[in-house]
Amino acid sequence: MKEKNAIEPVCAVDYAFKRIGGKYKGRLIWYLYNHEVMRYGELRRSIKDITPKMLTQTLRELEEDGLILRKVYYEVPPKVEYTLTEVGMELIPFIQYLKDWGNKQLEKSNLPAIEASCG
Amino acid sequence: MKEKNAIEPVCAVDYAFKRIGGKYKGRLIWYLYNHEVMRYGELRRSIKDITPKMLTQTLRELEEDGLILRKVYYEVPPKVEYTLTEVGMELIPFIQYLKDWGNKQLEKSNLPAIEASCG
DNA sequence: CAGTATCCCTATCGATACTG
DNA sequence: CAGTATCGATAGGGATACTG
Repeated sequence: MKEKNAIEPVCAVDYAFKRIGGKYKGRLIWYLYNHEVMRYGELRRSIKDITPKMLTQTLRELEEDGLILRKVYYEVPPKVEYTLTEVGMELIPFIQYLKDWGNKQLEKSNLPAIEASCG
Repeated sequence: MKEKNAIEPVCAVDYAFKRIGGKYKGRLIWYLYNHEVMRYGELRRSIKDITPKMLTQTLRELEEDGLILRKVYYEVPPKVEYTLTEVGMELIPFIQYLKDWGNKQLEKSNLPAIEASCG
C-alpha cells in the first residue's frame, strides 16, 4: 500500500483532469463564468437535480483547488457568494473550446443540446 | 428508474467531459498525438501500472466515441495499431492548454511534473 | 439561506490468471 | 502479441432528513 502523502511524479494532464473532473465541476465553473457571482441557492436551482450534499462537496473541492472564491456575509439570513478566481478564469478558454466541440458532436449525432442547461 | 436509452436534454460541457473523462483517456489521447501511431504493447508500457483490462476497456470506449482508430493486421504474431481520428485530433489544442495549465499549477505547488510520463 | 449528517448504491477501477 | 475472464475493492455519487 502506497503512502498517502508520498510525493510522486505527476503527469500534468492527469493532474489537470483531476482538478476539473467530477460530475458537476465543469458546469459549475461555466455558470460562475457567465454570472460572475452566484449564491448557493442560485447554483442549486441552476443545476437541475443536484443534491445539497453534492453541491457543497463540489464547491469545497473547487475552493481548495483555488479555482473559486467563497465569500461569506455574516448576516441573517445567511448569504454566501461564489466567484471564479484568477486561476479558475484561466480554465475558461478550454471549457469554451470543449463546449463548442461537444455541441458539434451532439449535432452530428442528432442529440439535443440544451444551451440553457449549460449556463 | 429512468430508461437507459431515453433521449434527454444534454449539456454540451457534460457531454464533452464524459467523452474524455476516465482515469486514462486524457493521457492516452496525448500519447497517440505525440507518437502518431502506437501498438497495444507500446501503450501498455507507456502507461505505467495500467492493467490490460483497463487499457483495452479505455481503448474500446475511445474507439466507440470515434476518437481513435483501431487497425488490425491479420498476421502472426498479432499486430494492432492505434491512431487518433480527425475528431480526436480536434481535442489536441484543448488538451495542450490543459497540460500547460497543469504544469503551471504544479510548479506553483512545488510538486514534480514529469514530462516523460505525459508523452 | 446555506448548509450537515447518514446511510446506501453502483460505476469504475484493480489484481490475477488465462488464451487465440 | 494482444487481448479475455473473473472476482474483488473503493471512490464517487444519490436519497432523505435535519440544523445554525
